[in-house]
Amino acid sequence: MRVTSHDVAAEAGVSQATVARVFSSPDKVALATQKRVREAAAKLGYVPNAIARSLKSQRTDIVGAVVPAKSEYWQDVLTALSRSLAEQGKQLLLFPFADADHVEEALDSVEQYRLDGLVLASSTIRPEHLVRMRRPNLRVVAFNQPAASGLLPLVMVDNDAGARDLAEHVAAQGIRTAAFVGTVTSASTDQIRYRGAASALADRGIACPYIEAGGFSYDAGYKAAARFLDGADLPDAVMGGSDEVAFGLIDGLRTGGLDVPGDVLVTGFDGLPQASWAGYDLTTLVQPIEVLVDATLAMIFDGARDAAQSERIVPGTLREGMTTRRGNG
Amino acid sequence: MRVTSHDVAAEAGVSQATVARVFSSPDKVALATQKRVREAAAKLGYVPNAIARSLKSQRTDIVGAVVPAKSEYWQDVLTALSRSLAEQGKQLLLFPFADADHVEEALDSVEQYRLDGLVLASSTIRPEHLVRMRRPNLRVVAFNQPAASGLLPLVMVDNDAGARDLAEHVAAQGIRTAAFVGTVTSASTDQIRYRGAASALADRGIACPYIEAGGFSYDAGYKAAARFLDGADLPDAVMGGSDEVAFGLIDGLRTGGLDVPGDVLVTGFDGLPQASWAGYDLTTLVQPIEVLVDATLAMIFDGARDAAQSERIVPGTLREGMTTRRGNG
DNA sequence: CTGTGACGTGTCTACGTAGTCACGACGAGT
DNA sequence: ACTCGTCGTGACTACGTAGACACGTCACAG
Repeated sequence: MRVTSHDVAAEAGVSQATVARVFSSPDKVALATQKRVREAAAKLGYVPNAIARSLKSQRTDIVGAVVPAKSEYWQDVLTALSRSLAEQGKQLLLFPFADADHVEEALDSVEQYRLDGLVLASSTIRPEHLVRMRRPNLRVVAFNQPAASGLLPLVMVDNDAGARDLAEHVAAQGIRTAAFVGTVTSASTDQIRYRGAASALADRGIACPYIEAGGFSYDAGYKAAARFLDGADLPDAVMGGSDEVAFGLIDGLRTGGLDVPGDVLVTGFDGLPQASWAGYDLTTLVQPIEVLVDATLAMIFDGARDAAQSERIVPGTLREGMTTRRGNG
Repeated sequence: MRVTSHDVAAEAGVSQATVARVFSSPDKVALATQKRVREAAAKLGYVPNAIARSLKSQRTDIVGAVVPAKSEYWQDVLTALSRSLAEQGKQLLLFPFADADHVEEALDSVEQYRLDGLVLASSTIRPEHLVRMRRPNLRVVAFNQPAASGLLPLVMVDNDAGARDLAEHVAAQGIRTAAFVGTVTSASTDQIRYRGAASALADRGIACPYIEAGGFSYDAGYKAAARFLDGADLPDAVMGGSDEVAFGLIDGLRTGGLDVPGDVLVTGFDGLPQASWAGYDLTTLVQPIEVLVDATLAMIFDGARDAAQSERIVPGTLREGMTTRRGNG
């Protein structure tokens, strides 16, 4: 038998409505009454039922997040997201997906639960799916997903400027040749990062071919490194499309007998915690995750009406690590 | 305006009860009627309201997880947990906490949401708190938390056997001295792992002092490595209390000019993805996370009545990496 | 001394669903 | 032909809360 607000009301000698008010809008109840109700509630072990509250108030105080199941980067984002929500007394409901085809299932669940908002976090969702995610009564925000521009409200790091910063930094080390190892071509972040880097390098007369690693993972980067190990093809700098790929690249290059940064410079993108680990000390673009997350939640909870048009692009910070430190130019 | 089962009923020319049956127990409805109802639902864009369903049926199909906000290991566990739940059509609600003092707040939220179950995942929750978490109408399972033994139903990896396996493995490499760098003394996993390792080493006449890193993180391990850098104190093998600490140890030792495994062997515990990275190639005890997660969910959903007594201890697997490979003994 | 407003509280109802009960139709067994 | 059981469906209600509304009390200004 669950203890309800009716039970507490009987115990405290007030009406059920007053009990409800004590827990949802206490300023409307006299202090003496509040005290009596709270004591009765404590005595009976009463806890308000969030399900019933949600049904009545049409608010769940829960935000959903659709994220890739496996990814260091997204795990960091989730942590920040749930912490920020917890501070506001809200909760995070997780919808991880193994592949992009399962995203729609997640969205169906979201609609069932009448969530207050949804964070769409995946750079591989196709535009035709994005459009279908515009639903009434649901605030959807795309997170770090350039392809959503113009289709959904969007928060992202400035991938273009970040890639340029990285490119200019390595260029300043006096390199003559470079290559960009992206994750998968279809990821919209990948395209923007590559174009930014290639464009900045081109301004300095440095060509920068694109190489697809075929995945977002360490393994993909590790395998891609083999590409450079025959020696002839080795550029002065290799720019990874993400930190995870960069870690794989570094280990792959080192396993192949090359020295990083002695033989080749390496950069990443994201600013994962591991980038600061002494074993890598990676030069990368650090995403201000807290800022991105706060902007995302702001859009959900007090977003503008012309939501589809609203975009927030946040600059990242260059982290200069050992992987681009050359002895002599 | 939300579309409700009443709207669909009107559209299909049936009663609201029939619409509800179509979506919750279709075998009770004639096929022809089902078809008509589903078409009407599709036409109006009806989606069942999970909030209302939960209120009526007293089931939410949501499981909560109380986990530390920052930890590589727990992020892996969460991923497995949410995937497994998703397969059963259930959802995962996250309650991350920065420090152990916030655990109770999370539990209050849990009670509000009338979750089907709760996974308690933190080795630093104190026993007096654990006891208070036994609540009627809520199935709580402790995950990898030896201190909960006898207080709550429990699923964990065999920390003792795992630590012994690791210890025997390094002993077989011909070491003469060893040390164990734990995370924090108060973590119950830490104590068991240390005792297991120390006991196995003692059987072979090898002493193994305990050193507290002071945290679960890479940084804690990195700083702890300084302890060994004055040379005199360096043992033949250092066993880390977790993989994260081991990574920090390795980088700290290498930064200090030592060679791993040339000068000192290192082991971890957990089997994080990074342990397989070529940069570390760490010898560690791999936890069978899928198995642990499945056992946890089984306890929640079809757990025995004498739940407080039930325990499931799952063996891990030794991963032999480069960090314990010696040229000559 | 009365009108006005603020304040505190109670009554009543709706949120959207699922389960209980009742009822009619129909096929099979005696 | 009558009973019985099964099947499909509708009417009704409860789940636990919060908001709308109404009412009574009291302080204060006119």
